[in-house]
Amino acid sequence: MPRITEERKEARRDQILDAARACLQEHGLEALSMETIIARSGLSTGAVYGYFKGKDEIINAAITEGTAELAAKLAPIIGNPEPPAPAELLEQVLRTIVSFGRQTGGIDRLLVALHGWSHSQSDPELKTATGAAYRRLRSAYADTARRWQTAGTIGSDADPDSIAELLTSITLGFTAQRALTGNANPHAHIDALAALTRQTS
Amino acid sequence: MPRITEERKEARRDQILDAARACLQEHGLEALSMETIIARSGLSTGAVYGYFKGKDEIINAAITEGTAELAAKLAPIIGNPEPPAPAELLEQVLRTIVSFGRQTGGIDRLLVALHGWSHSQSDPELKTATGAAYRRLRSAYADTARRWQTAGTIGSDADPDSIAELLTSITLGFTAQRALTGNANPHAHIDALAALTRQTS
Amino acid sequence: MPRITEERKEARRDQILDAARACLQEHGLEALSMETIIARSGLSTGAVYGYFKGKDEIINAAITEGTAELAAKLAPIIGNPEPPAPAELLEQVLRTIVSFGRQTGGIDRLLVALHGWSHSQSDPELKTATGAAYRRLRSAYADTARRWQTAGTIGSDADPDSIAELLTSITLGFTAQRALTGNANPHAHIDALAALTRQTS
Amino acid sequence: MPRITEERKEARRDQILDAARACLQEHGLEALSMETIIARSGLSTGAVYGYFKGKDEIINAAITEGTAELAAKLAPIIGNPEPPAPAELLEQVLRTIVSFGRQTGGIDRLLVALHGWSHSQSDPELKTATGAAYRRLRSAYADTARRWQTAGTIGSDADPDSIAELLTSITLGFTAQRALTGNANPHAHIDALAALTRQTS
DNA sequence: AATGAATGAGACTTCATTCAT
DNA sequence: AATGAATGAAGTCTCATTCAT
Repeated sequence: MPRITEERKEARRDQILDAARACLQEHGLEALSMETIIARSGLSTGAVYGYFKGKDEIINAAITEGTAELAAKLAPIIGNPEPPAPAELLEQVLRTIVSFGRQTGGIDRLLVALHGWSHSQSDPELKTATGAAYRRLRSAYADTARRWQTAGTIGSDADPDSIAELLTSITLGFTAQRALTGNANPHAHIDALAALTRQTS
Repeated sequence: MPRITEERKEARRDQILDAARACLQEHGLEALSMETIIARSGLSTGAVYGYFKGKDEIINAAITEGTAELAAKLAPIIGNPEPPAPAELLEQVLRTIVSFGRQTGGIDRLLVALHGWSHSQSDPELKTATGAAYRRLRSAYADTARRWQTAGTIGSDADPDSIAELLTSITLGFTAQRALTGNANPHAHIDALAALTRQTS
Repeated sequence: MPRITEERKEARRDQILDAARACLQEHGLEALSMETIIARSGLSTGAVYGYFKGKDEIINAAITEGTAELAAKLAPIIGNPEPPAPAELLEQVLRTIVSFGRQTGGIDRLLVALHGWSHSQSDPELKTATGAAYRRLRSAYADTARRWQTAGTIGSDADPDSIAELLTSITLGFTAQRALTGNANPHAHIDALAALTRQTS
Repeated sequence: MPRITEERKEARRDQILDAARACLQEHGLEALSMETIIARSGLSTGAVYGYFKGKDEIINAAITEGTAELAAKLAPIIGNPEPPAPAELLEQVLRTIVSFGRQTGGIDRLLVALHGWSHSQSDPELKTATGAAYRRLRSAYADTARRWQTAGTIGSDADPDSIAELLTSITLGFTAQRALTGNANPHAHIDALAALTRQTS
């Protein structure tokens, strides 16, 4: 019989992870300090350590769960059993990414994703988790490519895995470009794809 | 007048930046320490501080100059006054990226790029430099798109800036995908582009 | 009136002190934590604080009561109104010490004694208690020495207090030697005393 | 070519160890803090960590080297190739211990020894070192016992190892008794040994 | 110019104790 | 009475940078 409800525990955990994400965005990986996270979370030092074993666990959870949330948002689109045309589908994906970035308060969760890409290079555990997440994304794209072939949207001689690779690059690259240059427009991407498509005609 | 000295100075600077990049790749932004960089550079503490004002300057230089090197490698391809067909050009770009990644000894300089993406979020100076670099890349792509239009390779109603955006996303996304999932193939990207191109026929 | 409650209270107290002694032996004074003691006692944090005011009180009680128990075991031997010959008496004392050390489960209570010697250096209250306990031991030995003189076992010109000092040193030293070197044999001590005794003959 | 002479390094090391011993005596094992040691050593935090890897290393060195110093003082007495009579030898030993205790400034190094006995219970490395040191002491006593037999001071049927055990107990016990009760007199021990010796006559 | 020992602010984490439930 | 989550002071240690030699 827990003295504290499971719900509240979950809420506190999220409170901490949100604080971590906010600090990550504000200070970056290098200058991220427990002190800041704790202050922002509104909990006491000891309380935070009751929910997480240490800094690494917090950072990894913040990143991993952030990635998982975005993946959950993209799942119904990319996993659609009757996918729309490539351009249409890509537009839905990119728009979802944009709206995900804007989500909560002052935190742009897409920027957190970039920190995750960096951090996962040197944290094996996170690398495994992150790698798996993006491979799942690619795999879902491959399934969709196969559905397009079945529906005759694209030629049957195309390689679904190659198409998945390209779409994954566009998805990740869109995110990076937004973070780095400050602007990247879903519609522009679609238009460009159509323009290149029309090139041979 | 002391010519050799000037050269040696340059060599020392590169020695330090290479050490920084190696450490960045091995330990990540978070655990990057001057001590490690200094040890790896083979110079003394004081010597390193003679070349750079501090840690930030080293990191920023390591990242900025890394980005600049890649940009220099891509310049003749993307800036080609008589660009080949989109697929051909993209293949050249992606292959260049792959070979850049493999470059020196144990260091994969593409991974350093990802750290740069993260670090630039919270370092205004670096953000400016990085943002400018990628906007230049995009701008070069736009010029190429215009050349394609002039040559009739793509329709004249297409928006060169949109095409540049898409190609930038693919370029960045290819890098990210390689770093995160461990594999991303230039040829697959080209094939996929062709397959999507053929979709309407 | 709630008699069982009173008994249970006593049992709980002992439970806590036993846990403290076990932890003391396992982790040492330096790394002894309430958390460990509480976990080992099987009680809740709050419950433990219901029995003792704090950590110091627990440690002091664990040590003091341990010393008292050993003293109680030695009392009939050293306080024997008709003491056997010195060698015989000493043998009884040392054997009692050995058996006391083996006593309960995994805890060697002699080792706890050594921790007490250390801790009492810096805890005035414990120092008083411990000092008094060992002075009582020495005093009992002095009484016995006087009985030996009365009985003619030793010369009447000997100083009972000096004899008590020597016997106290042997008693404490035997304990220390056992703890530190892992072996110290009661019989060896007796034999050696006899051998030195015979030296002048 | 070291920037700092080997001598000065050694001096600084001793400075730290002396500070550690002073703090150990003042606060005890439990409340011993790096902050206190550092403040007392007169060095900066970083400097101390340049000489020792951490707290444990300091404590162990302080204890081990303290024990070694006492052992060095006792060596010529106990290792005397022509040992005086047992009572005489023991008196020399105990007097040496007393004078060792009084040694430097405010620190009674004997009390440090008691902390070492306690600490070695839970630090395997220290336990090995301490155990070896006291076994060496016992072994030296055994050699002396054999010399006494050769010289006819004690009977040839006596067991040298048993005699060594007894003398070790007296040595350690004298130390403990001094620390715990505040007084233990070398001469009293000798007298008592003589008195017990005379008991059979 | 070069060295590398020293500095000390500040990082992460623990843990004795309290107190709302 | 009992519980155990929460508190936050205090502990250990790192590491960017300086400066005497």
